[in-house]
Amino acid sequence: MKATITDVAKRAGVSMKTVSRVLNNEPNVAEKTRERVKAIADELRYSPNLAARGLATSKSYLIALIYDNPSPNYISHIQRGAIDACRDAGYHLVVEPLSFSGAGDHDEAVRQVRTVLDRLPVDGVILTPPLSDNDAVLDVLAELNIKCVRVAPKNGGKQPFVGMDDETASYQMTQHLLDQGHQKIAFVLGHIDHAATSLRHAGYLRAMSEAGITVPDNFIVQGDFSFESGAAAARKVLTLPESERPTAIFASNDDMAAAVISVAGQMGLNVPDTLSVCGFDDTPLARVIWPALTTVRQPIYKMGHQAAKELVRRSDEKAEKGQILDFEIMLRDSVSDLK
Amino acid sequence: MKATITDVAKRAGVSMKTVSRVLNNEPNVAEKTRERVKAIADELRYSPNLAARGLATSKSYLIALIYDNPSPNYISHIQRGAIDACRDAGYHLVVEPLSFSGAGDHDEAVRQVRTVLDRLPVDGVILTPPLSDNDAVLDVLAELNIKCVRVAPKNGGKQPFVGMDDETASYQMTQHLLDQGHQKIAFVLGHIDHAATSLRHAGYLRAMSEAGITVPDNFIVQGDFSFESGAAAARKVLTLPESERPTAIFASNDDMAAAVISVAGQMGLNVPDTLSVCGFDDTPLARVIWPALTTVRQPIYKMGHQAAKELVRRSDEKAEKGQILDFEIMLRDSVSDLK
DNA sequence: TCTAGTTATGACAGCGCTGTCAACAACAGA
DNA sequence: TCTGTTGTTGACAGCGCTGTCATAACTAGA
Repeated sequence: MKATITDVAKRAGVSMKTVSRVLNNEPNVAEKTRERVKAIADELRYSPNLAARGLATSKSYLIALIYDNPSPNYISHIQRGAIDACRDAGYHLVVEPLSFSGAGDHDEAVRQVRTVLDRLPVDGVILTPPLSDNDAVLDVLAELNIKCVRVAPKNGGKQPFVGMDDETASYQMTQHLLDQGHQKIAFVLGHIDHAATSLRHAGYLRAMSEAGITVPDNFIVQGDFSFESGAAAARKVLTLPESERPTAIFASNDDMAAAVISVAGQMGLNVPDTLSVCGFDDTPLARVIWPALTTVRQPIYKMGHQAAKELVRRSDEKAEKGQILDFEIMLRDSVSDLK
Repeated sequence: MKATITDVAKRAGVSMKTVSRVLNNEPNVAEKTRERVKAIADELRYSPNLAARGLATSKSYLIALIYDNPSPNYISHIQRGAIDACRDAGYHLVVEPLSFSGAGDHDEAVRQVRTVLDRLPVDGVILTPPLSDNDAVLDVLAELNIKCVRVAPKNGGKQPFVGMDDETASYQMTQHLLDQGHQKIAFVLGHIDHAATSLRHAGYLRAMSEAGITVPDNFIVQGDFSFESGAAAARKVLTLPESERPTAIFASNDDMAAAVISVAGQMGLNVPDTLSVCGFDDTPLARVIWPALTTVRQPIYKMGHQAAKELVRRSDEKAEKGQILDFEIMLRDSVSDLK
């Protein structure tokens, strides 16, 4: 049978409470006692019953990752980072995707978040985009008094967050294209609900404007982060008369960039010789398509890790208000040097 | 403050126990009482405290998904299916990847599984390949008396499982290639630790042998499911003298198939005109590369769903011993008709 | 009407742990 | 020696729920 705290206490000849103190690293236990108890706990392979502990402390040692973002790659990296951080602190991660509610349906999102949290009293919540900018959900969390960390939110707010500087990343990537001699650079926008969309757009515009280039309207095409939307955008831009056609297309994420490459292939345009393409995210896809995609590596794992770390932080450690993590420009084969 | 069972009981003028009976759908409650209690519970937005309930019943209402398979796509579909099944039954899913232990390191796997389950007394465990064939881990689970469902295991065993018929799928895909007039079909093997690897291999061989074709040794190349291994395999096969070169390559998964297409592209071989390629899994990748990949769609979501469903099954519902789910051959653009 | 059998309900203990608070030991300084 | 202070320990209640078992309220049949 599984050992309880009583077993350890008896064996060590102390009270349950003393054992409890040792296990929770509380002060005021004689060093000798502490060691003896520890040794016996190990020997008995004792580990506390989370339910009992939870009942007594009204903590659950559970963190929830709540999302409605369908990108498995993004989620799985966040998740992995979060789990690793949880594990270090004796926490566990429960994963709670919201069932599809037409994007932007705030009421439905709130209802679902409520249901989940009513049932499972987690100690903290990680919110990924676009949920991290859903004020209604944030209000519910505040009301239920549940700590939360937002991943890549649009704006600060009171809660802690982790993110990266999308604007600068996009700026630098555009700059790279300019450095290679490209001037006619089209841009495929992401999903309007995502904070990153406008930031990436802004970075691109800033680089172009600093280079003194006026971007024609038809060089900026709406997408929604999906492969299909990228393909549609590519068709729109690549069917322009040859003289007006861009020499490079910067897509707001890798899926759309892959679509651009695919469409270019179908149209007989060689990438990167005739058309350069770059993306954003550095999904596994980026290395797997041909030519391999020049893109921005987001610190997704690290965002998940830091988010969870903040949530499981013991109160004596210092809080992080907001963290901007580093990105990296991954130079691969999909961009040619025009010079 | 959050309502407790006592609040509901007082309000309804009954004992806690009666409320408890209603909430757990136990018999022997007058219909009138049952309805009144239900109404009041709703009104108070009451939901039971999982920790307390867990302490009293020694159940946790938690299911763990344990894996050491690094394929995010596979896991995310399993996960999604499992979560949906859990939610229907008031359960939650906690995700527990094993930290990298050189493949096949059974001791380390056992140690980690033990640690996880000592801390978190889950009610059931879902095991994905290759963990689903790790006898040492299965023994631990049996010893701890934790129910488990294995996903796509190699062989039956005593535990319930969900899976698909990899051999037949591979057979049918090979058959398709043969139907298109291909004779020189090479095959890229998967990771040796995975049960699917030998099954897919077997299906391929069966189709070839039934077609009366002798497969030359150098047409069967070892891979490990990774893109890189697929690329290496492709290089090996495609650098054969032209007369000995295959007209089609069947890779054991999509990543390796994508690698084959990529290498072919680099070598100036047109897919599908000069070389046909097909994969296995139908990852998102398959639709996103160009040409779109002909592949086998695995019922991954459904496997996760059924696995969890079996674990959260109330004891009065009938048990499923083992389930073989349907696959689907996805015909796309990477295979050409030679006739 | 009474009895036996059945259904409905509640009192209470206890799941394994931690918070509170009181008790006790050790030791310093007066 | 006594008092005060600090450090160490344990007794006990109680977190919110369910299992057990006793009891109360019915029902049907004689």
